[in-house]
Amino acid sequence: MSDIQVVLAHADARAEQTVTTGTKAWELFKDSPDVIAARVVGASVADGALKDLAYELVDGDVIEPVTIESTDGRDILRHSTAHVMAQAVQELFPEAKLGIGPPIQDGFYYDFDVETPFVPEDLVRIETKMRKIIKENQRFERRPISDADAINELQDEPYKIELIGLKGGGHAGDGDAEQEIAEGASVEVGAGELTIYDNINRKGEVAWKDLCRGPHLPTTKRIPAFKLMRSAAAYWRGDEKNKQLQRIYGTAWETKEALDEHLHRIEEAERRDHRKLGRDLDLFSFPDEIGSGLPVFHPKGGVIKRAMEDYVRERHIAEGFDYVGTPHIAKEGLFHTSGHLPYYGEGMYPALDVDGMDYRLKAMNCPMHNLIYRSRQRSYRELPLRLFEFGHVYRHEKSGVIHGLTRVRGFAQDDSHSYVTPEQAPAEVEHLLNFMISLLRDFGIDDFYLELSTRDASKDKFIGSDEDWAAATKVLEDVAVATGLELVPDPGGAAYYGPKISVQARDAIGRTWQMGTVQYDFNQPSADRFNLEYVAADGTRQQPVMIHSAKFGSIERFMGVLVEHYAGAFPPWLAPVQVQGIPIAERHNDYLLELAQKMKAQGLRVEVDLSDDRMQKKIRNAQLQKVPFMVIAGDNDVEAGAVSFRYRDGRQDNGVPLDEAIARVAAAVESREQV
RNA sequence: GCCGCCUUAGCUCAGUCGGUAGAGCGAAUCACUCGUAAUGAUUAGGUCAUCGGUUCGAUUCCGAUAGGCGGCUCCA
Repeated sequence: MSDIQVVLAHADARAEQTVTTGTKAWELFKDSPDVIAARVVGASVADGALKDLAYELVDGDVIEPVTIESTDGRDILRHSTAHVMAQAVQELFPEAKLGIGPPIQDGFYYDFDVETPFVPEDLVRIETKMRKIIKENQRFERRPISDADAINELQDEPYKIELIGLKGGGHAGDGDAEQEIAEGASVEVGAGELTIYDNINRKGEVAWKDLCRGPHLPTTKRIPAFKLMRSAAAYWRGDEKNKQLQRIYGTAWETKEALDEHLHRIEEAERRDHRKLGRDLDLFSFPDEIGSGLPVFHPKGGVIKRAMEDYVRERHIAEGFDYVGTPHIAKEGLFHTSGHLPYYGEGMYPALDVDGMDYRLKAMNCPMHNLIYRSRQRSYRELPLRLFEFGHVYRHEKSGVIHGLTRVRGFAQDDSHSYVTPEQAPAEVEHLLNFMISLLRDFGIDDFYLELSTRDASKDKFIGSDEDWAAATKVLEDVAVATGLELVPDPGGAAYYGPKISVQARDAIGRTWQMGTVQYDFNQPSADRFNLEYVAADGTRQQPVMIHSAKFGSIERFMGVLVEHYAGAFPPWLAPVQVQGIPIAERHNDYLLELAQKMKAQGLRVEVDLSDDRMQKKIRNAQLQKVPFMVIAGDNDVEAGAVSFRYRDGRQDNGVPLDEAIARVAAAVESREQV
């Protein structure tokens, strides 16, 4: 037995230590109960690799404790909890085959192939079984294994064997094996050597085992708090051609309190849900009689929608766009020319037979705009030519994806198409992207990132040559990178006609939605499609590039995200009712009605509560409606020629002279500030 | 589209082990005229989503359809 040198890194401090060979990581941390794993940043292993606490130190290791409440620590906790869940499931349902079980944002899941899908009562039983396993304090024990031995040992787990095969890249012609593995599967097999984790019970027997890269908690008892959330089906390896497995979602936290806080955050988020607020605030609804995914806007929602549209229209015109208008349906041939029917056909509503001719509802506005472009000969002097409208499109979305305003079947795009020379394209992309981002900021949306959707060469849903795609992608990527915003790649996510940059915004519960897009299209203008041309300076006919861009993406979706962003408490310029007049007694009604008239004359949206409720109740109602300004008038105010302000946060400002009250509201609306 | 769950008054939800239903909020009416988040009383609201089956009888059990919710796949 000899000595080895390791460095114990802790926060900023680094301490060199001499230990004997065979020393385990946990022995360095035995005084820190929160430590559940080790991060090794030494020369001998990959940078930042996470190890079990039972990891045997080697000479030169730089080792750092990983605590349970850190990001890595929580992932390890959740991954281990997923294992416990899988063990419980297999004990209760011995025929269940294991899929994958990775940690995810705020929790984990595990997929199982079972005959009958899980029902809520099953989750209760599984939870109970999990508590029992946790109590038993089973030890997670790592065991390296060769591919051949693993395949032999896991004969009863076909999905695990499939993963081992993928890892080995054994499928000729499958392309990059790593890419083929579904998201999350790397947690099971990773790269390099395979390992199995055995769960050892008190008697020293293997109670359960799973193919897994780890690391894991030392024992099951180190799981402080968990909860199973829901079950759902999920396609094996994320491909709808594969079998559906039954997925159980759960969450796990370092303390009971952290779990409770998490559950509380979910409840809070549900209160912001635009579907609920849309009903509570009387903004919009989805009448069954109209059809799934087809919203109607009530007067108050209509105000918000119009405020959004007015502002966006104004900004587009200021940015050099020409406002145009196009119909909702067209003869089918148009969408053959554009490529929509062959490449996007399943997203379109079936044809309407009109006098023996097939018409289609449009799913995109570009073909119509192309016809406007083509309506006469264009000169290079006209370019960039920017056509813009609120184009209503209809998409036959699969029934299971409809979701409030954020995923509908009929919606308005604030859609534009810029026709430019190839040389002008980069500057126009930049112009559009910056314009889009500035609009988002004007609406107070700041939690978003960019996504670059590209073609997937292995799929045939794309038109055009590789070279053109590469060039177009480069233009978009350069501009996107220049914004300095987070940019996430999305291979295979492009439209059939060209790559796209999109803005991804989050909703109340963290789901992301695609908002605005900028798409570079060299296909639709081509000779075999719309054959768009312009006359260049030298008199030759050239083909323009068209750049599609929807700034909000869809008015409907954007409103849904806005509602959640503000939790219904809109800034005054967007608020359906900007001012709620509250008379203290009936004799103050006329005083406030007169003020309301003056405010309305200035274009403000004001209502006076003439009900015979008590003023406390009127305040409560206005508060629940999240009206930004309440102006209250009683005897004192009438006498002073003033009103009393109350804001949404309960702040009040009494004795404000009438003219100042009007000016104050008008200024807040004008500046588009939040109050 | 796929898997699971759900659908009772305008909203949120009870309830009926098969004998046609209740509450709170909201609405209407009356009284009260009130100073910063709920005044009191009275009344009216339901073919228990729709259609079919089983049954003496279905809101309840079964099936189909529609719509919703949570995921998966897809997407603005």
